[in-house]
Amino acid sequence: MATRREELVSVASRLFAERGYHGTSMADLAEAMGVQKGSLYSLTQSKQELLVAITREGAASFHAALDAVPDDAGPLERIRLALRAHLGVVAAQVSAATVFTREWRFLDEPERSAFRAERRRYEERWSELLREAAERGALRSDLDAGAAVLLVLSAANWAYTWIVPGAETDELADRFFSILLDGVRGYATRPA
Amino acid sequence: MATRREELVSVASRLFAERGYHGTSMADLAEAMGVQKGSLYSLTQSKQELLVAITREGAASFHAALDAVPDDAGPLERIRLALRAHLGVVAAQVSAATVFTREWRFLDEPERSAFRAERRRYEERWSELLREAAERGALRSDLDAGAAVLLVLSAANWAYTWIVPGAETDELADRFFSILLDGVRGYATRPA
DNA sequence: CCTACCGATCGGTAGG
DNA sequence: CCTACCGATCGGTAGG
Repeated sequence: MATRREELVSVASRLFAERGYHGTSMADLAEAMGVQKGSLYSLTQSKQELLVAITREGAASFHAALDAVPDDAGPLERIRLALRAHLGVVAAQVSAATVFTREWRFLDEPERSAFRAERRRYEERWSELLREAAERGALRSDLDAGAAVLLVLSAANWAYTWIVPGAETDELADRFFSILLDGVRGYATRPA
Repeated sequence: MATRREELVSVASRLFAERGYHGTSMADLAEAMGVQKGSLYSLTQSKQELLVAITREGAASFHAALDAVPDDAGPLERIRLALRAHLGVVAAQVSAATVFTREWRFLDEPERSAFRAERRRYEERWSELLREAAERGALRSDLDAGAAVLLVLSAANWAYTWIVPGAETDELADRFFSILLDGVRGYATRPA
């Protein structure tokens, strides 16, 4: 049973994702909650505070998903599972993922800078996954690791625009992984 | 020598990209143009009309870039050049590319629907590039073409967030292409 | 959770 | 391109 506060954060998440932070008014949120505008201020200090709450929850979800990837899996397998984990979070919480990826820039300082740092930490974890695979010799030696990270993060960060809410994404994550691993030409799967 | 109208579209492009469409006021645009707010209405009918102009120009730029890819190049080579072309447009016009990719959803109907259709056409051209390559046997036969298109479009559409304005992007485009082609594992470049 | 209200700002217009 | 203004809406508050 969700509290009214949780309902408000959820509704704000949905409307911020649909209409944008600045395109959503407190009156819009009130209407969606079925109350008068002034009544919302017993559930939040401000509209901005809702954005802070949503972006923090988003960051926590993505980090938690990566945390669940087993340390003892192979380096390539860990990348595959991380991709599944990330897309899984997006599918489970499209609105929160959208606000996390697109609306965070409307955070006031100092939260905005703090968010950027947090986001960089998340991307660092992806770099680390690639770096480990490279160190263990699982990647080709002439690989541009920076380009590879950028490519996988592009796939991850663009996902909120096309993922169907609640859809199963593991298979698609595996297909992405397969292409990243062996490419679209795929000499690996053909006799030389 | 740019006209005042062109200056306004350029300024609007920059501010819409930085602050978002709803986060930018006519007063902001006036200040950046060095005039009073009311004076802008001799250069545009409305704020919305500026958004229409920017998104249309963006669409035209991306299509023109694809048009410049030679028909007689090989199917794989055409994909490489298309990637260069797309990233080149983003680098040359980051603001317009940002509005094109992120702010178009604030278009009023019927322009919003028209834009979506236009965008789908652009994505279809990418699908076509991949399809041709597949038909000519340049891609592995077990490839999920849908996933491959989604991956390359993710790289293209996320680019506005990290590309340095005016930077040279051909080399990076080629690195992306190389990873898409042969993967990060790269058995293709190793002896079997 | 409501009513009633605040000053500020919104996009846009009239008349020059 | 300016001044002066319009009604509507903004986020937020007071008092109950």
